[in-house]
Amino acid sequence: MPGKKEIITLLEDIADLLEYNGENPFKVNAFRNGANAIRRSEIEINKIVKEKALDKIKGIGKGLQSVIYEFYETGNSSAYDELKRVVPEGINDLLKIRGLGSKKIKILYTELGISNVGELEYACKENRLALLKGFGEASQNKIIAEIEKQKTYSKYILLNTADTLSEEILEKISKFNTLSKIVHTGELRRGMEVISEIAFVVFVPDKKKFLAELKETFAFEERDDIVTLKNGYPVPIVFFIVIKEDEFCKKLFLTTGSKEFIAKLNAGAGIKCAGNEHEIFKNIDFSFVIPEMREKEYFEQKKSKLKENSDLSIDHFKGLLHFHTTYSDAGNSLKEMITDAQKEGFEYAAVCDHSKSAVYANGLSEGRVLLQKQEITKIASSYKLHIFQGIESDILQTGDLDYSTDFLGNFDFVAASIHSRFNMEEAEMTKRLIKAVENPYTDLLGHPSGRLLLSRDPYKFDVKKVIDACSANSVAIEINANPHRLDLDWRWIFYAREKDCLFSINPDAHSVEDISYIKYGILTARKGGVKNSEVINCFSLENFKKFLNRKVKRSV
DNA sequence: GCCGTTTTCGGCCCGACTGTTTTCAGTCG
Repeated sequence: MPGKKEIITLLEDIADLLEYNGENPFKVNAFRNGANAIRRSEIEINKIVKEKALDKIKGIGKGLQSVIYEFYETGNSSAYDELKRVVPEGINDLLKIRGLGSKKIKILYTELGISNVGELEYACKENRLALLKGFGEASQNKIIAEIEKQKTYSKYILLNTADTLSEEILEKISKFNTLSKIVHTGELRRGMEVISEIAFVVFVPDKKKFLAELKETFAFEERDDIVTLKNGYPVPIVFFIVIKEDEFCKKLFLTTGSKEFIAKLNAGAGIKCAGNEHEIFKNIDFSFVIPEMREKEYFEQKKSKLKENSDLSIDHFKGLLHFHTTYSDAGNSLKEMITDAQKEGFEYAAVCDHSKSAVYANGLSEGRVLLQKQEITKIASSYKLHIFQGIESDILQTGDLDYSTDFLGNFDFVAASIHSRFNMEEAEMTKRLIKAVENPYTDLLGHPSGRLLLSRDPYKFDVKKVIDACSANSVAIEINANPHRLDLDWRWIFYAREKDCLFSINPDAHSVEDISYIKYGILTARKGGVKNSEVINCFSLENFKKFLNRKVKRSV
């Protein structure tokens, strides 16, 4: 029976094909909105489909309901099948190439018979695109570059995707009778921002029996003591098998650290342990390093402060900062977000919806900011948690924020972020960011590099100079925990900490569910050795207020 | 196709950028 994931995929695929077919763009959007509505819905989808109560979800009207009900009952969708009949296969992949939309793809198909990425690449190399009307040499080169990028991207998945997938496999496999112990290792244990391999160390007393049991659930290949699952996974799923319990921790140690880290440790014969990894570090006379920090960058740090282990954990978090609501482009209302934040144990929260120039995200005009303020005042007394009104204010091309200085005084907390004009020259972009950081109202520099992992490169700017400015103006640097961003990149955290910067780890949540992204931000921060004393979200309410009040002094 | 409603049809995100063109279409955030 199809689940939530399958329904979302179906609706999005239908939207793509409708768009290719030149359907009314609003109809196309209705399918995309529907997919998003289901993605963001907290209601258990299986249950309401059975009860035929899908109309409870806003954005799912009669048309989408019938598609979903049919899909549930028959496992098929006649609407989708009909579209697939008239639209060439491979179009979905072509739509993923930046710069190619449905119109251009249609030209490529009708003029050159191109219906998949392979054919497109070949046509570019044959110089056939450059000769096509509406295209040119520049477009052709751009497409070639995009295809190359996608080839690299396709070797990786985002951290949250890997996390979910690894949990699914772990759940299945931990029921095995022949298995004594299993722990994840490698990139996932180190909390890398993107993952090329999901790996586990497994201890099985009887390997033969284990493989026989594994065979009942998974198809796999075996080489030496490494088992790799086959079939349909986006990245390799690997099990390192040990058959003696005292080999377990050694294998875990060797497979966790990056190759460079392990090589530099030069552990040699010291790698022996019966208990846990602390023993190995002790044997080689090296102070223990947490899994996340076992990277080559560890050895590049000169200052001893930067080599200390991070003590950061979710238990230290008191403030939920930078999340969105239905006032701008999120799926849940202010009340819903705040209620959940309180349930999760946060002591204070700062809503940061999009600002007025973010028109595409329904950003808040001055009037709507004041309406939100009224609502906050109205509901404040019904929560134990303290609510601050923040804003994610767009940094304009000039480096100004998009509200007047007078008006910015209305907010308790100001996050400044770039959402447009990414293609500026490095020097100009650096100036723009520094000006925003120097604004006396700015408390936080949001997703500093603007990157979207496996999708969009960061914009060009002098990272050190911008970090220096944050340090000089006591502006916190965001470690955006959304798995698409994980920005600031952890490799820059060391420099920022050298400059005594403060950090803010934020889910950038667009729904109640997204609040859990914080854990990926914590992993990222831990990679840079961040201490909880350096994170404003970990401040007590009183100290967070003090942090906010520093701007009064700044503006005087 | 969905929503909201002056309940039956009009409005739905719009402006900047890019590469093409020679004044604009297509794509993106």
